[in-house]
Amino acid sequence: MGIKERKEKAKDNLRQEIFDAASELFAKEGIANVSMRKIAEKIEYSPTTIYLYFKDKTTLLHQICEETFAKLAAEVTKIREITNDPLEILRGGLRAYIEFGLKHPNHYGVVFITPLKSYIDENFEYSFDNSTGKIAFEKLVESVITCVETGAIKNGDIELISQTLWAGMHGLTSLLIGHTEFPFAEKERLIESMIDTMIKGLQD
Amino acid sequence: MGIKERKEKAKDNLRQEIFDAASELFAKEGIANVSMRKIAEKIEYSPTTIYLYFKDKTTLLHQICEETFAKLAAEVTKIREITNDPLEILRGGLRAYIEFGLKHPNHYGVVFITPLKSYIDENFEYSFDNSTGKIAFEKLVESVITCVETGAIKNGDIELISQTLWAGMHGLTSLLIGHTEFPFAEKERLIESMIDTMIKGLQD
DNA sequence: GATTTAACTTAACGGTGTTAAGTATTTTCT
DNA sequence: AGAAAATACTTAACACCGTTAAGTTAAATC
Repeated sequence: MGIKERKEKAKDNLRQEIFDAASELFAKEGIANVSMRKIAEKIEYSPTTIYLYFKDKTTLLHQICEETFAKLAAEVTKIREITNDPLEILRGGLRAYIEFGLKHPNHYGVVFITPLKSYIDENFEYSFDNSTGKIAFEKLVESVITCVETGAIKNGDIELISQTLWAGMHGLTSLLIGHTEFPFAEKERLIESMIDTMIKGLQD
Repeated sequence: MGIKERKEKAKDNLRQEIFDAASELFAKEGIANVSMRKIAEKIEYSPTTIYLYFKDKTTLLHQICEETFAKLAAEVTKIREITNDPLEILRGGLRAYIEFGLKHPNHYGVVFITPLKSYIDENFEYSFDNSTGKIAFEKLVESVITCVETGAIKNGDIELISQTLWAGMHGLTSLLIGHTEFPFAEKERLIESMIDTMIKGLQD
C-alpha cells in the first residue's frame, strides 16, 4: 500500500500548507485581519479548498493555537532542568506562562482571551479537557503539589490554589496584551510584583 | 428658544432609543450576535439611521459600556458607607469589581476583555484616560493609598500595587466569564481565595 | 410660496464564513 | 480497454456584515 500512503502524505502536505499559511498570517495580522479568502490567496487555492481539510475557521484557528500551546507546556517545564527547588520551579513556570503569552499574543488571545462564549460560534464545542492548554495547567498543578508537600507554600486545596495562581497570571498577561493604552508600570516589575505577591500570599 | 430645545430633546429621544435597544440586545445576546441591522430592526428604523446618532458600531458599544462602568465606579465605593476600615474597604472594592464583571459579562467583555488591539478597528482610539473605567481604577488607587498609609498593607509603589491587584481581579473575572468549559472551583471560594491571597501577599 | 434644512430611507459596495453543485482527473473494477 | 467510481479542486451563490452615497419626504425658514 505504498502508493496509498504517498497519496495520503500528499494530502497531508496541502493540509500542512494551509495550516502554516494560516498560522503565519494569524500571528502576524491577528485574528480579526485573517479571512479564509486571505489564507486561500496565500496558498493559491480557492477558499473552499480549506474546508476540505478543516471544518471551519474556528476549528482551524484553534488547531493552530493548540500547536502553539504544546510549546507552552514545554516552556513551563523547562525550568526543571535548571533547578530542583520547588518554589523556584513554580516561580519559573509562572513567569514562563506570562512571557509565553506576551511572545504569542494572538495565539494566547484565541485560546485564553477570546472564548468569551458569546464571541465564538455557539456550535463550537471547545473542550478544555482535551486541550494542550489543560496539559500546561496540569504542569502548574504538579508544581503546586510539590510546593505544598515540601512546605514551600501553605497547605490547602490544590485545585483552588492552582486556579487562583492561573487567574493571576492570566490577568496580567491579558491586560498587558490587550490594553496597550493603559499606562502600565514597567513590564518586568509588574511580572515580578504579580508572582511575588501571589506566592507570598500562599505562604504561611 | 423653547421650540428648538424641544426639537433637540426629541432628537435625543431617538438617540436614547437606539442606545437602549442596543444595550438590551447586547447584554442579552453578546457582542457577536448584535448587528447594526438587528438594532435597527428592534427600533423599527433603517440601519443607516443609527449612523446619524453614532459614528460607528464600536463607538456605540463603547458608549454603552462606559455607562455601565459609571455604575461600576459607584459599586466599588459603596462599601465605604458600611465600614471605615481601610482593608475592609479595599477588600469590598475588589469583590465588588469581580461581582460586577460577573453580573455584566458582555459589558465587562467589551471594555476589559475584547480590546485585544487586533480585534477592534485599528482606527478606533480608545483612551483609558477619559474612560469611566479609569475612574473605577482610581478608586482602587485611593483605597490602596489609605491602606499603605495606615499600614494595612506594606509600603511600596502605589501604582504597581494597584495594577497588580487589578490584574489579579481581572484575571479571575475574565476566566470565570469566558471559560465556562473549565471545571473551576466554586465561584465564591475562588473569589475569596484570590482576594485573600493577593492581600496577604501585599502585607508585611 | 419658494427655498433651505432636517430626518430618514433605498440601494449599493466590498467584505465575511460557508455550502451546493459542477468539473476535471485519476483510480478502480469488470 | 473501457465504464464506473472516487478524488481533488473550483465556480457560483447564499445570507449575512459594517458602512457610505445618493435620494426622498416633510417641516421650518425666509
